[in-house]
Amino acid sequence: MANKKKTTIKDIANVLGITPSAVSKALNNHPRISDKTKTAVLQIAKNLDYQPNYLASALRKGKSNLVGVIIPKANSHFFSSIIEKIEEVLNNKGYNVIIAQSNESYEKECKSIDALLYTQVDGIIASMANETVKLDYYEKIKSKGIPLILFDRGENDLNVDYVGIDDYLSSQMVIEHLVAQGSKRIAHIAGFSHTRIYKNRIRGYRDALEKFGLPIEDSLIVESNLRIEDGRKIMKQLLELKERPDAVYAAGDYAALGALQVMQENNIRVPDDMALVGFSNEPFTSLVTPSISSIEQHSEQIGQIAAKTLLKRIETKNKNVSLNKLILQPELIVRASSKKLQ
Amino acid sequence: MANKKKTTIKDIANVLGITPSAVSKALNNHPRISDKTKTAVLQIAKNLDYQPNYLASALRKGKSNLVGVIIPKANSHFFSSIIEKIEEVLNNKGYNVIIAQSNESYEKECKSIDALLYTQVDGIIASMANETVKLDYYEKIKSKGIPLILFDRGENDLNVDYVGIDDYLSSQMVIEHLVAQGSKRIAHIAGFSHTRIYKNRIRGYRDALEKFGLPIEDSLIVESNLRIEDGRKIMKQLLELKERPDAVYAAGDYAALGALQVMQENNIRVPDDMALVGFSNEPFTSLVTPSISSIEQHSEQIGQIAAKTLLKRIETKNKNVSLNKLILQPELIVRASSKKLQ
DNA sequence: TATTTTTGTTCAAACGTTGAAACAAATGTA
DNA sequence: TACATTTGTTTCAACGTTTGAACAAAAATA
Repeated sequence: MANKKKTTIKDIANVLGITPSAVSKALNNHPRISDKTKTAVLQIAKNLDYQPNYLASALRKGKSNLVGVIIPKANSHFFSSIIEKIEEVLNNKGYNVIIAQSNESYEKECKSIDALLYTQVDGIIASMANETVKLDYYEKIKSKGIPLILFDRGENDLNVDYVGIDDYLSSQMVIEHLVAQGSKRIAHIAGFSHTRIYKNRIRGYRDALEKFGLPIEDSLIVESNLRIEDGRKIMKQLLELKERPDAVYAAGDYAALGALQVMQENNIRVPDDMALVGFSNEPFTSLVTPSISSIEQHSEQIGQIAAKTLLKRIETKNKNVSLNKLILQPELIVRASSKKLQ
Repeated sequence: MANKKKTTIKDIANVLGITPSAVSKALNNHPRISDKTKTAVLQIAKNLDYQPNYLASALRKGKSNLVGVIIPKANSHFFSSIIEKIEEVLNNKGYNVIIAQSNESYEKECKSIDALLYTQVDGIIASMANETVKLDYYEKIKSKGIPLILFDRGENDLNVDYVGIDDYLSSQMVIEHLVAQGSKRIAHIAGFSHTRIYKNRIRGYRDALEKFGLPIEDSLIVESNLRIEDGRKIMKQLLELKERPDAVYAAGDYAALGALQVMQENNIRVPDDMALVGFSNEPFTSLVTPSISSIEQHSEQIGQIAAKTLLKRIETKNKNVSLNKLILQPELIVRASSKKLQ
């Protein structure tokens, strides 16, 4: 109700009998303003409950101090912890973060990009929707000269900074581990191969199998959206094969969970009859019985690096710094679902 | 690299030989501008890839079309789906959403509020951190005349719109259900009673026990932060009582999960020896074995109502509309962890 | 034909902040 | 004492858009 006019630097100036410009400079700690004036301004500012108008300063300075983050979905631990880190780093530098969820939809992603551009964000950090194949909207960001950092789901063709883990190596680690546990026939519940990260996981899986002389069969590799339902459906398919696999490597934890449910419903002993490894190290993997082995992607690090890289880009805009492709080392967390020996 | 000057309405005006003012009016579909001019302006705008500068228009209009949302943590299904809905509703009305996580810390919450106020948001939707007891920062929002909507974690004393579920009734439903399943001694893993919602859940629990003539004992009610660890610790305590409970009602799903783990480690059959009900209906409750009964809070509805209420407030600012306290009906989802009969 | 109304546009100021340039006063240097 | 430098402040224009008032031309009315 008490909705009076907001106080501006002009009001402060009037009280002190100086100009708005002097007040502005005092507030920004300009070296040429006397300490006396500075303390006086600060005092009056507090008295009048002055709140600087970011819109005005942003307009004048051509800098909004807003950063956009586009993610497929916030409700996975992976993405939410990345966001948390990004926020932490950027808030400390005076930036605010606008989060947009694409819900894995290309259309929604485009809308979000437009909204962010309209809001005059100083930079964008994004992980692409599964659906996204056309890169036109990302090109648009680039063409406006707005710094863009991709993480996790990126595209090489775009030629921008990228942070992610080594998906190829991840698969190799998983297979190596499963082989060490005695697995001889390993299936892969894969993500869609048109997405780079999933393609790399498939490549790593194939190459590792080849290296160990294990069978690579198309019926053992099924692509999907990696949701629980997908994991369930594919697992049922796998159980119907003449020759069942003795291990399953899923490119996502939710799919792994679905697979686990089906295994249990079919009285398959995990890991003794069939071993299981997931991907992302979602918290629930350690909570279910048996707990699910998974790949830790170091999401906090990804978030931190993405944010810091963006800051660097914003600060050195136009100064043609070379591109950064940062590939982090994955970590295999071995849990009950794949621990046969001991 | 291609970082040319952005096109402004002035550029469009120059091309057409009219004034910026006319261009602005044309773009805003002003009735006094001729159709000929309007189409011409739209055409040139497209040609020059014109993007309106939101900062300038926001400054001039005194309206940022930005809305702040403060939540404790995005990684629960409950909060992330609320955000999704809020975004959906507000985006459709031309607003962008800034999300801030308090991480359950009062200090972080205050910082976030300051950041949002500085960003000149048109309104704030918030769910308070567990830690928050002092309401000074929320008063600050109100005193600036910025619409504020609370959801889930609110405070009656604040005198603002609120959306949430009927926590008291939820507890009653849970107890009624457990009693129907034959439980005679029901423990409550509670949230801290200084938070209104948890206080109400405790009240509902007590009153229901009284109604059914069941024992109300202090040793059966333990308050905590409701994380997994808390659930585990408290469950161990409960097992050490001379007289063990035969059912546990946890005010949060994570605490319920922790309790379940401890029960299983102690070879307690769930639900036969001990029944279990959680709260929030997090997705994992249906994924673990046995699946955990829980209370569905209709998060999408909460998000939608919160967003719509905010819109109404923004539109009718100062027009003294009466307060809205919207209390939704909870829904008890009965799963294996509490289904004894049949 | 004279007058009013409508239509389409321009003018000018404003939103609140910033920063380069200008300026006066105080201080330092020769 | 004369001049240069430093210090602290003011002046003024700008950022890009919006909006009410003003205005001229065209159309409608008397």
